Amino acid sequence: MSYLSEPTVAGSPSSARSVDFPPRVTIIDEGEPARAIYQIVSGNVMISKLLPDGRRQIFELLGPGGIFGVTPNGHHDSVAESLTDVRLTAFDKGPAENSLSFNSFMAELLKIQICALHEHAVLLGRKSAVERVASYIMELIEAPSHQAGIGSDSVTVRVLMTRSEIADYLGLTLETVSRAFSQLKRSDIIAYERHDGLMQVHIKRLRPLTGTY
Amino acid sequence: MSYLSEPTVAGSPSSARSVDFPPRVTIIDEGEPARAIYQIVSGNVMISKLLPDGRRQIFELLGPGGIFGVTPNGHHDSVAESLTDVRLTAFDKGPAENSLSFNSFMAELLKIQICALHEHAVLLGRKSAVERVASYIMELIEAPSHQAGIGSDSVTVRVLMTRSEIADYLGLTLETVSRAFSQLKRSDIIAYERHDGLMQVHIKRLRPLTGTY
DNA sequence: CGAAGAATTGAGGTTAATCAACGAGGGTGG
DNA sequence: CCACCCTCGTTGATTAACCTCAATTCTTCG
Repeated sequence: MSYLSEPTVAGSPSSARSVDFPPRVTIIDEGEPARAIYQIVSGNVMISKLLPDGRRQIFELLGPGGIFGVTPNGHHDSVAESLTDVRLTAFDKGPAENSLSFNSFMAELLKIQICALHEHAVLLGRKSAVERVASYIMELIEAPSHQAGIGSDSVTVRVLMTRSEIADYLGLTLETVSRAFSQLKRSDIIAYERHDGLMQVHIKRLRPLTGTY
Repeated sequence: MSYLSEPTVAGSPSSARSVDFPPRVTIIDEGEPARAIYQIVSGNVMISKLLPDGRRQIFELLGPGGIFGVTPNGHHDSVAESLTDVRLTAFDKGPAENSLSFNSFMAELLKIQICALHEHAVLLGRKSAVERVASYIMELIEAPSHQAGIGSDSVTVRVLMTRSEIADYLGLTLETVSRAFSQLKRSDIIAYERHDGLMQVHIKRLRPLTGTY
C-alpha cells in the first residue's frame, strides 16, 4: 500500500522523494528533530530504543509498505536502522501533516502497526523463550514478502538478523535465543547448515509452539 | 482532544453518540465484529489480549482522550474493559472511516498510542521487576488526569488496579508486584496504609529506579 | 459475625541470565 | 596464499531473578 501509487487519493504532496540506504546503517536516531515521514518501498528496517545503560529493545520489524519516523511531538522517539538495502519514500513533515488525505492514508498503516505492537507485547510479557523464538520464525514466514509456499508443510526462510538482534527483539539474551534455535533444530522442527540465514521450517510442528494457537 | 469539540475540523459525522459503562465490565470482546470506534470522555479503560491457555497481557491503560476499537480488519483484536465509571463517545465505523477529517484526527491519537506502546515494549522486554513497578507508578503520576503537584517532591496517586491487573500489565506475577511494592515501601519511596489505592510517592527517589533515566 | 476477595510474606523450584570457553566463517594485511 | 583477527554462533557451568505453591492477614460487604 503506497500513498503515491494510490490513484483514488486526491492531493498528493509535492514534497515526496526517494532515498536509498545500504544495509545496517542508522536512518533515524533517537532525539533527532523529525523532518520527514518514511515509507518503505523495498527492504527491511528495525525500530528500537536504547536505555541509558545500553539495554536495547527492538519492537518493530518493517517491510515494504511500513512507515516510520512518525511522532506525536517534533522529535523522534526511537532509532531506525536498515537491515538490508533499503529504498524509502520520504514525505516532508510540514506538507504531509497538513494534508487530510495523507493523514488518512497514514491512519490505515498505523492501525496495522498497532495491531503488531499488541501482539508483540503479549510475546514480551507472557511467552517463554521457545515460544518467543517460535513466534519470531512464524512472523518471518507470514511476512507479506514471503508469500511463497503457504499451505505446504515445509518452507524456506532467510533469517536476516543476528542472534543478538533477535534477542533484543524478543527480550532475551543471545545465548537463550541460540539455545532455543538449537532445541528446535534437534527436534527436527527447523533445519539449517551454514550461517547464511537459510532455514527450513516445518510449519505444522512449529505453529503449536508459539503459544498463540 | 475530542473530535466533536474540535471546531476547526469540517464535516463532523452525524453518527456519534454517548455511551456509559460501570466499572469493571467488558466493553469490547476479542473477535467481535467492529461496529464502532470509541473515544474516552471520562474514566479509564484497559486493553488486553488473552492467550488460549489463559495467560493475559494488558498493554494499554487509556484515560480521557484515548481511543480504542480501532482495527485494520473488520474484527477487534483485543479486549477493552472499564476500570472506573466510563463515558465514551462512539463513532459508527462506516461513516467514520469514510471521513478524511475523522481519519486525520484519529492519526494524531494513534501516534501518541504508538509512542506509549514503544515505551511499554522496552519495559516488558528489558526492565527488572522493580523497574517495571517504578515505571508504572511514574506513569500514573504523569497521566494527564493527574496534573496536581508536578514539581513537588511528594505526590498522592490513586492506584485503581489490583495487584493481579498490574501484574498482567507489567508481565509479572501478582506476588512479584506485591513484593516490589513492599520493597519500595520499606525504602520510604512510597507510602500507603489501607488497601484503598491511595499512595504517597516520593518522585525524586522513585524516578531513578525506572531504568529510563 | 462470617465469608470472600485482595494483599502480603515465606519457602522452594524453574527459567533464563551471566560468565566463560571454543569453533566456524570472512576479511585484512603481510 | 596464508596467518591473523574479529565477529558470530554454539555450548557448558553456575547464578540470580522471578515463578509457584502455600499460609496468613487485612478489608469489605452481606
